[in-house]
Amino acid sequence: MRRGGSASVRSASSRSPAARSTRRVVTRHQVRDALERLILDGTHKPGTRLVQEQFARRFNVARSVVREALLELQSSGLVESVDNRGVYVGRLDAARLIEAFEVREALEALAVRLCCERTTREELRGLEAMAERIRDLGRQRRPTEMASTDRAFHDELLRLSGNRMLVSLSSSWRVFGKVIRVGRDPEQVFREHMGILRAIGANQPERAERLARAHIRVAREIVARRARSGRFVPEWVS
Amino acid sequence: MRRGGSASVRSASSRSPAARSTRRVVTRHQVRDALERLILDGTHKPGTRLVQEQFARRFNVARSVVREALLELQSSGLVESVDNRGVYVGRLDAARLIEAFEVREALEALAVRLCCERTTREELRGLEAMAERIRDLGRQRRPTEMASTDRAFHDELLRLSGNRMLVSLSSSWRVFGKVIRVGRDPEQVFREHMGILRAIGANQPERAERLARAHIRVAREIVARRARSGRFVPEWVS
DNA sequence: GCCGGATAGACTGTCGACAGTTTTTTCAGA
DNA sequence: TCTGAAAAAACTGTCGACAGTCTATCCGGC
Repeated sequence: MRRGGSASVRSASSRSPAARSTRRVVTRHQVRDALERLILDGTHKPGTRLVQEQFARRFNVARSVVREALLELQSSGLVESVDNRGVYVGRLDAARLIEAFEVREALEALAVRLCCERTTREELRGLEAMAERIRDLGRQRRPTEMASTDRAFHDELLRLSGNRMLVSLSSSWRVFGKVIRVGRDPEQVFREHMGILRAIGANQPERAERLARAHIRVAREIVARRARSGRFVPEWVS
Repeated sequence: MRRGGSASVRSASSRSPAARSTRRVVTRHQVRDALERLILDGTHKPGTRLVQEQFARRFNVARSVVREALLELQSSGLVESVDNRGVYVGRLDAARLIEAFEVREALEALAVRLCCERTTREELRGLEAMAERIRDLGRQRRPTEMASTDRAFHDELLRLSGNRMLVSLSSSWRVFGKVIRVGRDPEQVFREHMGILRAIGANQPERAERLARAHIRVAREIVARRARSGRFVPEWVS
């Protein structure tokens, strides 16, 4: 066993002999998730270099494991790699943010349209419960939980669309989750969410699409306005 | 130097000393491209296992290089990985194809809308030339070249939209390029392409979007009809 | 001082080997 | 002949080492 570290990914009792049916934990995935957290929570700012050996020591794993974890992260756009020079936390300027919103608008519009054909009453009730929870968290001034629940709500819409590619593509704009704390009025967000759900429930795809687009566009406009007036948190802009 | 093989990725003179400014060729990328070709040209059918050591020997590289190349391919959905069991050529059933077309329709619609604002006369002329080339290749019964030029045409539309995320996402449905030989009438395809370009040139985003959607949907319908009647080439269906 | 080439350090790319897991084969017993 | 446990084979995951590349530093000439 190698010397332990407090930040080590592998715990001392990483594998109990009793748990035979459980598959071996693939270290690469743990490292990937740990790196993702470190980037999304702002520990490593966009544009900064991620030195492989540094993380290998920190997580107590071989450098090749870090390499492979970084390759996995590359697909979601969270990091960018330059041959022979290194891997960098994905830069994100205002333009890139807008582009992500444009794509997101198009794909969520598709999602809610598809939802109209397939979503059941139970599923709709579940979505309504989530929408209420988002509103309540907003009322209670718990923005972090509100944001993560909002993300879960939109993910669920994608999932219920039945189109698996939509789900897999959502990671492309997930990257920006931490950057934009749009800070909208919870009551208004709730109304918009419920409007979309009602349109789905009434099987009105055109209306659902229009409302979903409007919902995403509000966030985009807020971000765009901030970008124009230079009110970004500096370290988040490349 | 290791023993050579006819299929080796690294040639004997892989690095001329004169070309100093040229960066070292990253073997991983060459292996990735070679694997991609092998999958897209049908050598390795969907669902089959890709054994790392096999390709390591074949390409005359270390297994870790193959591992990393496969990780790169995973992001485009070309291969799927199961922990501790191996990497498989991505399965694609009819449903997955339809889903890809749905996403593609939404994103190309976005692309042509964005193109209306930014595309210059020269760029439009370039696109028209490509459309003519596609038609000519179709007339000359050169389906492979026609298909690849058609792909280039649609890629160019994405690129000219100015939205970089669209370009990076296009690899998601590129996967299916080889499967679907839709075989449409070249003259009709040409008319549809030109219709889209004219709408862009006239700065009519709504019309451009409608035509682009219709264009994609025709291909989707053909594929869907084939799927319903079971007229897929068997090895391409999982 | 400062400009450009040599040199040293840091880091990435590649490699072969070992460890652990899954799959196949073997073989004793019914 | 069939079943199922045990052994063997095949393969993936992880590791440490070496080789090549990039970057920063040093130093001599101007």
